[in-house]
Amino acid sequence: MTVWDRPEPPPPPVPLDRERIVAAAVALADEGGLTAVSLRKVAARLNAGPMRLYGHLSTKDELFDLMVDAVQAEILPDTQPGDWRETLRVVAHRTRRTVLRHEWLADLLGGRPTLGPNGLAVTETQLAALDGLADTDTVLRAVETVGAYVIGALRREVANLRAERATGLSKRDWQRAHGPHVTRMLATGRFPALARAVHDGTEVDAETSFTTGLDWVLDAVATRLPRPPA
Amino acid sequence: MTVWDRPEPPPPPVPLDRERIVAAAVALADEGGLTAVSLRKVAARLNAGPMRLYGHLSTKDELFDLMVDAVQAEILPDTQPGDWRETLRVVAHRTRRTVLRHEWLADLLGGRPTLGPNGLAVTETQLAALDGLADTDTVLRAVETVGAYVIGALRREVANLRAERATGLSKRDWQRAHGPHVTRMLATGRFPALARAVHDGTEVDAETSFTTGLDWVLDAVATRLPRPPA
DNA sequence: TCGGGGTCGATACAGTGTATCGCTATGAGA
DNA sequence: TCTCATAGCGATACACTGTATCGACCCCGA
Repeated sequence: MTVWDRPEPPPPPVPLDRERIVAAAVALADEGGLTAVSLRKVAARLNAGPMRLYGHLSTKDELFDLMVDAVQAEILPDTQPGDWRETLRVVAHRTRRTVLRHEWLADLLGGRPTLGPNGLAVTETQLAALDGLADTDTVLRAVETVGAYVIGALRREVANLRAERATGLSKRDWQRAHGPHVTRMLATGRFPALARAVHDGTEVDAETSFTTGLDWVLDAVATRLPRPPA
Repeated sequence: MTVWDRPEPPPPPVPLDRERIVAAAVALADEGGLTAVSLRKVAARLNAGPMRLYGHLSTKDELFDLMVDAVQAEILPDTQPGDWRETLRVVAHRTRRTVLRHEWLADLLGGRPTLGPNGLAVTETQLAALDGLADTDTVLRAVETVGAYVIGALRREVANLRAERATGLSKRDWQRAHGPHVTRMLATGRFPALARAVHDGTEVDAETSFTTGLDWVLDAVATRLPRPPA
């Protein structure tokens, strides 16, 4: 073997730490979705063999947890907003922006308890905003309810986004979009209310839809706060 | 080779159809979760090779869609309940029971648009219940909002259920349950409202929590219906 | 300089979804 | 009834997954 056919020396291995691993995983997921995240590919990005990761993680699910917590940092508001309602609204909208930036987050949100530092910080922000406005149990219920709505709404939004993308830029044409299947279904007459809704419904953009539902839920919360802020 | 060591003849292959395939997949998922569903195992249950399934499915995701639609049949109420509120409540509770019977459903719900016959039937039921009580857009918004809450709440409920199961029957001891990690976090003093909430909060069972939040959301919907039923 | 201990990561394994394509079994034509 | 073409089925193969194992290497103490 001469110098000429000696293979390129491998790049010097990067010293690993959780932060770097998670950053690489997030980058991969942003580019190709959750399924593009494999321990081999993450390790390859760091010029390492797969097993090196196991010094810092014990399982792939743990990596997912760390990824979720990492991007949850983007949810925390930079400045404390005004009243409780504004706080919950801002957190919800920042959650939405984060999910749209990292679509894979929709697949993970709500799938496991979020106990990382950033996840706890988000919860802390919400609880602090409602602190003193009602008894602890009501406050907890409020945060849970709003959180449930946000997760469900964002999952649906991303699901629709992907479906539209997959069937080729189809916006409101539900029917044509998802192939003749749905059209045929609606034509059977077994779903009259649904058919009418599809026919009469206005096309509303996802953000408005999200905001409207959120306001409804926030109204519901407001009703349960016995001590409105002065 | 003699007759004695001739291997057992394979059982006669079952004639396949979608229904049988989906039933086998659902059974596997009920027993071992979504990860226990592999095309090979599903096929094995039907005494078939893996590729036989591809005559009836084109991809594994399609199988998941069919599984979701299959169990959604359990959500449809047997008898039409009274007013719109009762209808939405019943559908929500039946959804919850279905998710608890098939925990894997929590992983799939909201992940893709539900366009199967049963999924459409569920939507139809909800829309029909609200038909005429408000303009189409408001009705759609109402169904979406309630649906988002239900999906989010059930995902969290199942996530907590699994976490409790994994850390060994730990109920409300969040802190001890998830190891010293959360305890340490709370002890840092960075999450005062959260610490207080964990300390003061009453233990409420999941069903009550679900029902309470649901009632809040239904109240919010009621506010937007201009024409209350006579 | 030698020996021992501890860690790191290459190799190996059991399993995945699915593309490919040789075989078989059927049906038509003579 | 015999022959041949064809169409579809499913065994085999492939690329890839997460992770257990364990041999090799390196560093430190003697």
